[in-house]
Amino acid sequence: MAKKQQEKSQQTMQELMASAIELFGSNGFIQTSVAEITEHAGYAKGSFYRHWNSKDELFLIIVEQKLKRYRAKRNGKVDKAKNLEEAMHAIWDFLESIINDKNWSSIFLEFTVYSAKSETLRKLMNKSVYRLSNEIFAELVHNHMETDFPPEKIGALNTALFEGYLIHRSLGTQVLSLPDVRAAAIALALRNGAKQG
Amino acid sequence: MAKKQQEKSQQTMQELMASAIELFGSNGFIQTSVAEITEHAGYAKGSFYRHWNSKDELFLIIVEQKLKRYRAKRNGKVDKAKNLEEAMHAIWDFLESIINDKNWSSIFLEFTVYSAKSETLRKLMNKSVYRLSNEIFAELVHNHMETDFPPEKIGALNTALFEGYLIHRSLGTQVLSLPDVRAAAIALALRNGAKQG
DNA sequence: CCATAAAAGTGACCGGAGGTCATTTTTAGA
DNA sequence: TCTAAAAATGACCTCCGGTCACTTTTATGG
Repeated sequence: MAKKQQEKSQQTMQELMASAIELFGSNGFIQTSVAEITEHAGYAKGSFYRHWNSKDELFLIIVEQKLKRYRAKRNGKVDKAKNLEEAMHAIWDFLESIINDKNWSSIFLEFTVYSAKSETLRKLMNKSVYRLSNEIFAELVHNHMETDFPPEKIGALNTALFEGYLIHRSLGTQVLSLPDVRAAAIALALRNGAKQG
Repeated sequence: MAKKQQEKSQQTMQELMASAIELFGSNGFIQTSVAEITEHAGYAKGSFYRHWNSKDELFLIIVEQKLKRYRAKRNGKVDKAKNLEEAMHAIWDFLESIINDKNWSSIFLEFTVYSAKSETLRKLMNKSVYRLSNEIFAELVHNHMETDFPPEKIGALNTALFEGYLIHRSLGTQVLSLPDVRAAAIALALRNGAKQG
């Protein structure tokens, strides 16, 4: 039993992370304090910092983990697409699954905007493990491109429309529905990436 | 000279507001503290709260004022538009003028997302004096509509694309240029609001 | 089985935030 | 010059993220 202490530490870490996911999920990133996270898990505040260097760091780990899971569900579906429109629908199924994960989409939005104020955080947030990636998007659709419009621009426009819709949603504005935005995004992608016919 | 004290109070208020606009403009909403605002204007922290109840309140007043000015410049230009495309271009001239106002567009974005966490603030932010308004947009373009697609949806999609681009921009991502987004937004509007042909 | 060292856990403390309010300073007018 | 009201002050409150000297628990060699 040489590993018992490490196991205990691992379990504490898991408990703290579970507590964090729960509280972030209900109250958001900024509204959730480190003291709340530890208290809710039954530990003292100082314990948090034995496992992560900052609240930001833990949040990034959670983002990475969540994004990985969303993408795992997506994998395969996009490959089966026979044209750009089908690929876009597969991508929007994926985006819709993010929106359906409680209010995490608003929390990602909150953190994304929050991250823009710190240079180091901003750089991190441009990596694909933490964010919708224009490069990954380009990979997913480039087989279906029928024009020389840069596929990563299609991806960036798609992300812009999606995240703009998240703002719309987080303010409680009800003018747009998810199908509205999906239709708009796909139309936009087809306009730039498919031959007119 | 019965008004001298009131005049002094007004001037203090103006000085504090000017200080706030300067500091918000360079450092953003959250990064700028009330103490910094008052110190930079040569007053003590307590003076701030003789004029506004909170940092939020002052910021909303600044937003209202700025939005009013942007719109004043826009007025007339949209009226001269002969079709939906020209109207959209006039609207994007207006949006571009917001983007060209130092880094205020990112600061509006910051505050918009920040406001979503407070119910009262969120309700306020849905008012047209504080935000790009789908109703105002609908008014501006409804004369040029050739379909029965709801004009306020065109407005909301346009705003989503614009604000999504602000996120793109605030993260320093350089995939999209302003003309890219303008072209996409106008294409989207024409697709939904103009007869195909 | 105990002594000890290492690991896990604690919570008082720090600086700085938004906001409050009793107190001081300035001003207007009789 | 005196006084009452208005303007300005800054110590103080609570809470935040983060630190760290300290206590408690645990593993292990003699």
